[in-house]
Amino acid sequence: MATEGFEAVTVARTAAAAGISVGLVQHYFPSKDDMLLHAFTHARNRTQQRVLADAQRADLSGARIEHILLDALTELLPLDERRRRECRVELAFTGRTVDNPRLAQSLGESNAHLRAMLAQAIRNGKECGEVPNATDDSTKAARILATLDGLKLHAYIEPDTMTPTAARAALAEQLRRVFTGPCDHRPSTKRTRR
Amino acid sequence: MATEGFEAVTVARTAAAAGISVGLVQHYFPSKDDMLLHAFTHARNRTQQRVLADAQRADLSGARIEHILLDALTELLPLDERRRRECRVELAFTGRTVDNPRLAQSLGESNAHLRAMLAQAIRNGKECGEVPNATDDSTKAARILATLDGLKLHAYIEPDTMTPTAARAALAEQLRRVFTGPCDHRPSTKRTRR
DNA sequence: TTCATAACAATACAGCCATACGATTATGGG
DNA sequence: CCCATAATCGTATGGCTGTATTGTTATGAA
Repeated sequence: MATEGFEAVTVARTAAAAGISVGLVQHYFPSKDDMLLHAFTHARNRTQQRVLADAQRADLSGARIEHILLDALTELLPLDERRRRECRVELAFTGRTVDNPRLAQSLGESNAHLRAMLAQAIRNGKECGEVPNATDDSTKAARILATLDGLKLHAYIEPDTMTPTAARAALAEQLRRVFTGPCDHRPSTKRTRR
Repeated sequence: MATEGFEAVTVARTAAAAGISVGLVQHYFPSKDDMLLHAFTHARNRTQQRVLADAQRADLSGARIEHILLDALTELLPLDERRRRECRVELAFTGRTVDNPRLAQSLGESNAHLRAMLAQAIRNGKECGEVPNATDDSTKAARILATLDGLKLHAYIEPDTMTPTAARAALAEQLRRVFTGPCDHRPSTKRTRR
C-alpha cells in the first residue's frame, strides 16, 4: 500500500508479499475487508503508541507541555520519507473511511483516543499554569486534532506550498494559542499525565 | 458517488444513470480515469465558483472581510445534507489523490486558486485596517485552507464530536487571528477585491 | 496413541468491469 | 445532394480478483 497504492493491494499479492498462501490469509481474515480493517487499526495503534511513548519519555524531562505536544504531533506529519509513507497509507485509508462504516468506526475510536490524550494534556497544562483555567479542553483538543489532519493532508499533497517546516510552524502557532501561560519549567512533583 | 460511494461508480452504471450507452461515454472519455478526473475538476470548479460568487455579492454590502470569508468558507463545510453529499465526494476524491497523480494535480491547481483568492482577501484586509500590515498573506492563506480541510474531514467523519457549528466556530477563531484589526465597516470607495 | 482442530497450500470458479470493436444514425459544410 | 465526421449504440472479451472448496500437514490435549 505504501509503495504501490491502495488499489494495488490484492489478497493474492498480500499473501505473496507475506510469503504465505492465499488460503492462509483467508484462514485469519474471512474477507478482504476484514484484512484491511485489521491493517488500518493495527497501523494506527502502532504509530499512536509510538508517539505516546515518546511523549511520556519527554515528559520526564520536565519540559513545557506545549513543546512536548508539538514534538509528539509533529511526528505524525510527513516530514521525511518514512513518515511520508505512513501518511500515504493513512490518508488513503481515511479516504475510504467516507464510504466504509467499519473503517469509519475504527478511525473514530482512534481519534477519540487521541483527543482524550490531548484534552488530558491541556488539563495538565492548567495545573501548571501553561493554560488558562477557563479553557475548554475538549473543544481545543478537537480543534488541534482537526488542524493536525488538515496540515497532514496538505503537507502530503502539496509539499511545495505546505512544507514540513511550515506545517510544523502552523501547528506550533495553534498550540501557542492554547498554551498562553508562562511557567517555563514545571515543578518536579507528581502529576497525572497519561 | 454521492449516494452509493466511490467504489460503486462503474462506467456502465454511469452511462445508465445518464441515460446513454457505454459507448458514448467512451466517445467522450477515453478511459474511466479520464471520466473521473473530469468529474472531479468539474465538481470542484463549480462549488468554487459558487462560493466565489456569493463572496463577491456579499462584498458589495460593505461587510467586514473577515465575516464575508467566514460565510464563504463555511459554505464548504458539511452543514446540511446537501453539503454533506458534496463533502462526501470531495473527500473520497481527495483520498484517491494520494495514489493518483492526475487527480493530485487537479486538486493542487484548485487549491492554489483558493489560496490565491484568500491571500488577496487578506491583502485587501490590510488596506482597510482589518489585518496588520506585517501579516504574511500567503502563509496565513495556506494555514486557513489547511484548517478548513481538516475541519471538513472531521465534521464529516465525526459529526458528533465536530458538529457543524463547532467547525464554524473553529474557523471563525482561525480567521479572528488574522483579522485582528478594528474597522467595523469599510469605506464605500472602490477597492481591489479579487 | 488418537483425534479434533488449527495451520497451511493449491486451485477452481464465478462475477464483474474496463475496454475494444463493429455497426448505425445524425449532421453540417461544400 | 454528398460525404466526412461526430454521435450513438450494443455487445464481446479478456483479465483480474475475491472467495469457496478441497486437501494436507502440524499440534497439542486426552
